[in-house]
Amino acid sequence: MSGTDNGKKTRKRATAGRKHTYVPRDPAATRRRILDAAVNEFADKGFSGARVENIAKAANANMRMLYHYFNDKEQLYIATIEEVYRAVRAAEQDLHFDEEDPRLGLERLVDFTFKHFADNPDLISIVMNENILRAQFLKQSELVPAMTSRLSNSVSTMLKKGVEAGVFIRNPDPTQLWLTIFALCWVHLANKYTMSWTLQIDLTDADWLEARRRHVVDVVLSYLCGPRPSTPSAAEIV
Amino acid sequence: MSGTDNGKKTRKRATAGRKHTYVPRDPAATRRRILDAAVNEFADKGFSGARVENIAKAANANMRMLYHYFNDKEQLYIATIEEVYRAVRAAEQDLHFDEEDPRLGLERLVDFTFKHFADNPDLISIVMNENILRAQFLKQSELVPAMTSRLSNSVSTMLKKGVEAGVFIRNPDPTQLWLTIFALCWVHLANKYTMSWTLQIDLTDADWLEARRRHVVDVVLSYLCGPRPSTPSAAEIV
Amino acid sequence: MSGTDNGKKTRKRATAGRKHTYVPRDPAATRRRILDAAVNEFADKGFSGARVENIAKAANANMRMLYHYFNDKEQLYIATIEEVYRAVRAAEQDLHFDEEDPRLGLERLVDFTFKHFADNPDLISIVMNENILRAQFLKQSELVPAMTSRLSNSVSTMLKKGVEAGVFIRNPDPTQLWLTIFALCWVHLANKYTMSWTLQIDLTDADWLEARRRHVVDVVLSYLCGPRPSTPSAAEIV
Amino acid sequence: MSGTDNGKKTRKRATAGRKHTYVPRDPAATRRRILDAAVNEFADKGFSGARVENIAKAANANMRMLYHYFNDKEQLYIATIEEVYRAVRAAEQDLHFDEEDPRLGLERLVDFTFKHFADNPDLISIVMNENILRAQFLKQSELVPAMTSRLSNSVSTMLKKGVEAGVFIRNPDPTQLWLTIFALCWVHLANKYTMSWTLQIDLTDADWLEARRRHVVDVVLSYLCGPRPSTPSAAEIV
DNA sequence: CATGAATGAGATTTCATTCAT
DNA sequence: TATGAATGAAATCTCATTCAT
Repeated sequence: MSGTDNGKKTRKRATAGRKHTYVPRDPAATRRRILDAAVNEFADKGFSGARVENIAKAANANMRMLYHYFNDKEQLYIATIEEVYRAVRAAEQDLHFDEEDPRLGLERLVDFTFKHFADNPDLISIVMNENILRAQFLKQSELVPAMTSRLSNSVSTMLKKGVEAGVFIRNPDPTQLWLTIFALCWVHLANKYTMSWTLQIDLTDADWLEARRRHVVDVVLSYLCGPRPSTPSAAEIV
Repeated sequence: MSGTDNGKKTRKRATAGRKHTYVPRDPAATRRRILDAAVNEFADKGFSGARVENIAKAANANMRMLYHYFNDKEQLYIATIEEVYRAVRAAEQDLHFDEEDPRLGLERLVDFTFKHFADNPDLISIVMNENILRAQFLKQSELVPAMTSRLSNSVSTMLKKGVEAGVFIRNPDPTQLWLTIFALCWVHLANKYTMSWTLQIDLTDADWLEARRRHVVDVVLSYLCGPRPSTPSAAEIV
Repeated sequence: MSGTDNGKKTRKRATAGRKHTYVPRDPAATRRRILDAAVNEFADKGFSGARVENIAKAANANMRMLYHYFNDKEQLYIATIEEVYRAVRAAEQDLHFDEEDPRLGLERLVDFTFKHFADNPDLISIVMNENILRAQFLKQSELVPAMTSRLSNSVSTMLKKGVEAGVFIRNPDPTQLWLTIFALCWVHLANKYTMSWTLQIDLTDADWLEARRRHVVDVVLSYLCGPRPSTPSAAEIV
Repeated sequence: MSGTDNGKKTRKRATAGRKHTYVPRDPAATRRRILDAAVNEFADKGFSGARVENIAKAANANMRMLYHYFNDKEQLYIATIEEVYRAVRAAEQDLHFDEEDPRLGLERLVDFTFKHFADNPDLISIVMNENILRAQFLKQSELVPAMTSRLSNSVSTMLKKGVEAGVFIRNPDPTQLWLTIFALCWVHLANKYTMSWTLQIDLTDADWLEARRRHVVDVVLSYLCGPRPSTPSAAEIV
């Protein structure tokens, strides 16, 4: 950050007789606050339901600044999409699950995916919203597909190593495998509000989530490695 | 204000120039057309993005009728949610997958779920939208949870029969199993627009979908029945 | 629904052809103008008959501003009620009729009340309208009852002083006395339109009003002080 | 009433397979029910706030009938005004307060007026509403002024007799006297909702109303007959 | 860079009235 | 005579965006 004023809670100068009391004068921080507020608002309400005024208010900024940095609601929304995708892809990059023992790498990928989705509900909301809108706005970003290609390669690498080592008894299409892992980690979170109501179960309960995690690992490992996964959840085995 | 006369100026219809020719006078049919149009519009745009006027127009009805039958946009949306849930639950009821051989029943459930989601993109959109909104409207329906409990029972029955017959080698929590099936059939459809763009693959291609279906069956059956599922997708087995 | 692209169609302002020239940027004054216009419109038409667009126009403001300052028609109406009550209570405060000779104080209170009602037809209209609506909006204001309690105390004080000084020959409940004064000053104004028509007399004529004023003073003073009031309207005494 | 179907609660024939189940076929009664429902609705909501559909429903009639008998909302409202005035004037006619001892006649007039207003809140509401609207609709009725003239004559007669007999010590303009009686009996009822809230007293309480009645009689008689009215409310006399 | 009042356009909702059955 | 679904018009309210200060 630049400027003389830093820290999260930006100071308010009590300047008597002046109307403008809030003077952060830290462009980058202002932009950041607006973007963060936008992620929350768009995730909570969807594109149409989100209110630019709410975003400005939540960011402790004002309309002029919002339009100054992002031009209009659409472009702010696109920036929001890129931001959440950037965050998840960056985290995946740091994993290097394809560089170790295939079975351990697989478990690591499943655990990471499970946890990352749980920790980033805004990502889920925004992706769902984009799918309702047929990726109307995502398609305006060239950045996101570019960030995604490396992930596919890593899954392929891991799979190949596992098959060659005889650890994996199946050799599915890497995309199918990744989609399956994604699905098992995603659905109970993406649908937590509707399913909690329709099933009358609390899908956000910590114990329930841990049981889910074990089940997911079981399903994936039993598929790739055969009937006895590394960490059997005893109760489930007949 | 003031002045002694504010000249009566109540509304008087301009009767000349009528142009409407479509006069069904069939309340039930009108209501139905409005509801169908609402499913489409809400699925396409989400709650906030949907326009009641579009719905009225698509239903070949008058906006006033829409309010006559459904009171307001929110209640129309709730009726829409109930309608898509009613349809899927009714179809599941007709399956009777718990009344036959457990392995066949399981395959039937997976195939049905896979197909029903593929055939009902509106259901997926509306469920996603409700999750963005934290089920705020779904929660106003008591009908939907009531319709869902029977499904859970059927899954439990099937599972128990399979375990007792020695056909299933695992005995997971029925909800976990059902969620897994749901996830594998749901995610590639719910995210088809974003994933088609990020992965640069066409997830709506018929061949790809058939490959996906085989993969899903493989994953589920290998988990419940062991490494050799009924219809091996040869290429995937090492 | 269906189709793969519903072409982004978000609102884009048509900037050409601006015509507004009146740009005050004085929030307090704008709010005030809206409130004044609202008093007039609600007094003239009642709550349901009033048109928010008329109010905005009369206030030389924009409908959006009206909603910015007052949220909706109901809350604007409540603000209107509070405003007319505030005005009359403030004027009563300035009277200090309880601080002087009780007989003079009484005459002062009667004269003031008579005159204030005559000068503020909006107050009368709005109070009548609230009574039609069973005070449903007034009851949402805590401010008004708070402002009223001081008045009751002043009437009690005046009455007590007059009785102790032997000037008043009766000692009625202060509320009854105040209601009687209120009634005598109110009814010929509140009902001036209906009574002018049914009685075929012009109740807004200045001479008639002066005769009414003298009659009212007579009635009140003859009740409290006995048969010979201070300013006898000779013609009326036998 | 004509026709075969009578009684207040008109019967509903359960005719299977037919849509029209409600067939009173008693034109006069239908008209009457609509008019009664209109009195209630207009009294409760005012002209603009009243809903013709509510009136039809409350009258157990339908739109077509309402428009058949009354043409439109305005004419229905005018019929409503005439109806409430007709009722009060008819009751006054039956009083004959000018035909007996002037003091007793006066008391009778006061008591009647006090009671009649208390018993007919709809009259009060509708008169207030007309005054808000500057008698816009009342003025379209020639019937009402015609009904009113007899009352003025009766007050004059009573007054003259009392003065000649030496019972009344004042000889005010009869209209002023009648207005004063009207005012004292009207205001606590016309303003019962606002005053109950602003004064934090229940103006509808039976004991309070009886105290008010005695006070009103005191005020009127002390004015016309001198300091000792016929029924002194002891507590009030010093 | 910062403020937030003001705006035009369009959304939702309401309503008296009409008309096919 | 009776029914109540359907309608056009106008009301209330919302929203992204602009602009004077």
